Amino acid sequence: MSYMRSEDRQRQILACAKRVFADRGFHAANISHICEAAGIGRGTLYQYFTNKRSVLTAILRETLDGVKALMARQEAMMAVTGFAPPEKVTRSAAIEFSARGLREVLQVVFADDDTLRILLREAVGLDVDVEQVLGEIDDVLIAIVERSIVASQRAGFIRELDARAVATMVVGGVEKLALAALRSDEPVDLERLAMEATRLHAIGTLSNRLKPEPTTQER
Amino acid sequence: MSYMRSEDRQRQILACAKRVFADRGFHAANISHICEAAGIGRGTLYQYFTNKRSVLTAILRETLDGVKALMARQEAMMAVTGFAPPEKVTRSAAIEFSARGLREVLQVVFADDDTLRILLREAVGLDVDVEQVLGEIDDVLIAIVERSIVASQRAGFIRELDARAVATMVVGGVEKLALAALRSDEPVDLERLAMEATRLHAIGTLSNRLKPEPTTQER
Amino acid sequence: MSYMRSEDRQRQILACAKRVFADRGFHAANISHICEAAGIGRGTLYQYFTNKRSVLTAILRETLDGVKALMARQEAMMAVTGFAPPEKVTRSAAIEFSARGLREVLQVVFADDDTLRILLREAVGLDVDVEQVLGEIDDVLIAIVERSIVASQRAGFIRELDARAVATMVVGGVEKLALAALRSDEPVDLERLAMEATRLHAIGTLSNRLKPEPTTQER
Amino acid sequence: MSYMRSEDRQRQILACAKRVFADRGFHAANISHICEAAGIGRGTLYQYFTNKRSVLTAILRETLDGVKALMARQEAMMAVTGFAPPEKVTRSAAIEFSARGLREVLQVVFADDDTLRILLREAVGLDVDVEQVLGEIDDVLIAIVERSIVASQRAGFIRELDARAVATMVVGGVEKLALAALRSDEPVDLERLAMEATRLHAIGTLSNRLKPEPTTQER
DNA sequence: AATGAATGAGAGTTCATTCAT
DNA sequence: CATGAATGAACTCTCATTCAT
Repeated sequence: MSYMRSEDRQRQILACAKRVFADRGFHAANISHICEAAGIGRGTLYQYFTNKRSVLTAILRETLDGVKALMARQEAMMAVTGFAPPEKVTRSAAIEFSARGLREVLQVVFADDDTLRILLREAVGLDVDVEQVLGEIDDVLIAIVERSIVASQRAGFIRELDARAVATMVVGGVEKLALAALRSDEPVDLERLAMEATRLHAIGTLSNRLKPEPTTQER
Repeated sequence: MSYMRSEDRQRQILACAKRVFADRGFHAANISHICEAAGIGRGTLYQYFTNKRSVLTAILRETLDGVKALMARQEAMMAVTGFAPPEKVTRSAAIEFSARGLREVLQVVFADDDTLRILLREAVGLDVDVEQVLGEIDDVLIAIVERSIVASQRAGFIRELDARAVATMVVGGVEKLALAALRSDEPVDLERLAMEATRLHAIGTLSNRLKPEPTTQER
Repeated sequence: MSYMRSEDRQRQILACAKRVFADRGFHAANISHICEAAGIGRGTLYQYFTNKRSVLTAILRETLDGVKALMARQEAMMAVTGFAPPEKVTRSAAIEFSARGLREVLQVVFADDDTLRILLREAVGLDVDVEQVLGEIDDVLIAIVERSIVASQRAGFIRELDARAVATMVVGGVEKLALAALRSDEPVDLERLAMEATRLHAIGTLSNRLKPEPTTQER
Repeated sequence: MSYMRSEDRQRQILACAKRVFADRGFHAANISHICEAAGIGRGTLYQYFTNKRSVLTAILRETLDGVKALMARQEAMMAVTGFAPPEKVTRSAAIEFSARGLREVLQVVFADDDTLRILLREAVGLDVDVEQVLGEIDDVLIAIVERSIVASQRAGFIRELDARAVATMVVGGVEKLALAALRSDEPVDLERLAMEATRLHAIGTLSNRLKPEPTTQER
């Protein structure tokens, strides 16, 4: 039996639980597994969390807090920074800029493989409560991308489009790539992921050799 | 007690199970729930399925069979159809063509809201076996999109890119949009989904007003 | 594993549970104890009862049903039987008549020592639900005695008094005697109990030698 | 953290525990509940009591001490007081005298609604140890009433009867009335309770109009 | 003396699965 | 083939009690 400051113990349990959930999955993971990993008695966990589920939601809420904080940070940044007029900016510069923003987001949500696995796999389809936190995270993620799109739109970098839908697709696409990486057990390279996704969504897939539209070039 | 031809009974159970799984989620759904819905005794189910899980995998495998069949069908089609040279094809025509292909895929995977919910929510993070079927479905889906991209590439419609990665993102983006629709309880409009996604991925988000690259326009 | 008709099994479990609860007390008694006594698996019990507590309330409700039935039976009897005028009836005859009525009641509530012990000891102070059934039993018991008192009053056998309060005291007195017998492990002799109680409550304790009241003899 | 003289602390804990036990019942009441009510840490309680149960028995023992003291007091009184010859005493005077005695008893046992509730509800059917204290209290209570009956008998006020049994019934009847009052949430009026019970047990229920016994009037 | 973090035995309960009918 | 009674492993969670601080 070792004593620990209440806050530290809570953090420690969360850290262990995260690893256990990621390794075994939420259902296969026992309270015992978590407690063994944390080196505490089974009862001790219940002094810090009311539920097995509440352990998971606490983990998720950490991520939620992270993305919320990022959003606030970016908001503060945007207030000061202006955009250069689009005529002065090359496409690749614009893409790089966007990719950097996306990478920042990914670094928060997919801080580590465990978080990633929990967010995209173990916490899915569990429960209304969990689903709600997951939904909130998604909302914030999409909102971040969306706001970045809207800002670029205002600056003239980006054509007119349904920013929300595009943001959703961007997030979904990135998640799927991450999941694929996860499945093949190769480490997830967030840098490359962000760049890849941004480039696709920025310039699209069509070749320039296609016959241009007779009327307008933009949507 | 009503007798039924073995195959019909199996199909009937699957149909009921699908609804039950979609409504309550895999874990919250009991064998009893399914059997009640199917109007059979609890023991009867075990004459058609070895497991609770095997009921789910049977449902998933139906979808897997569907997409595999689609893939074969498209393969057959492609063998005969040729592509017109890109100089003769407008961008919007190309997009429409792609969207039609994507829609066909979606009509199979997201045949109904129940299937969609099970694929994207209830079957996620359950189990190695289930995960494997899910993975296979994903693989086929991505392969279909990928092959379509590669074909277009060969025909010169599409610029050079990592077809596999792009296909993955396309699938992920569409799924995320579908999930969003699911969450907001509005019916999923596959037609619009396919079009929306295809356009984004085809022409990208950047505005034409951006300063063109000094050297090459394509990557 | 032995199969049994649903109803029989329920009855059997109840019988075993009654013995177990009486022997060990509600809290000390495990579900396992009951199931072992009944020779069934722990899960089987839960096909017949939703709760450990519901097993107890089922036992209590049996008694409640018993006393309710008795009450109905007596009501039917009373409708036909008339009372002789009090001048023709000796005190001891009246007492014997009353005692017979009380004994009938006791034979239902205290059918056996187990029931008695559960009613007066193990089910006390458990829970709002249990307390409610216990309260209902008490109400019926008291109502039976009260109605008998009121009837005798109308016939002129019994002086004017607060019938409800007296009935309550009669029931309480009898219960205490039964409890005392229970505690000393001697078998409870309901016949004697009823007679003893009735005589006390009928003629009171005071000696005839007491100086009579100057005014009225009756209250 | 506040320091307190050992004895005071113990008394304070007991007072709080009594309220908590009465409010929530012995099982529903946690050590935490008691400690919160007493404004102490959970560990502190264990420096004054060895057990959760021992807290309860301490409460009960307070009552036991009370009734024992009363018994001793009455014993002392009786040694000096004599009884007037019955021919000089009216029935109502005798009743009033008895009622006064009973009231004194009740004032000790049912000092407050909490004690009453604990004695008659929460402490019942708990445990051999608790049951024993409860039994002792009962014994003393009954003994007090019994002795009063025997004394009155000797003085000729009371007819020949099984004093012990009658005393038991008196106590039981009074308790039942008190319980009924408790259940209906009306305050327990000990004065009225004692009078009501004494009158019933003194003069009985039978009407004078009943035909007198042919032989002896007394049993 | 006072605390509250730590404990772990043990409880009730669920439910996929089996099997006698 | 169909049934549903029977099962028991395995789970989460409670809470009186201990003990390092």
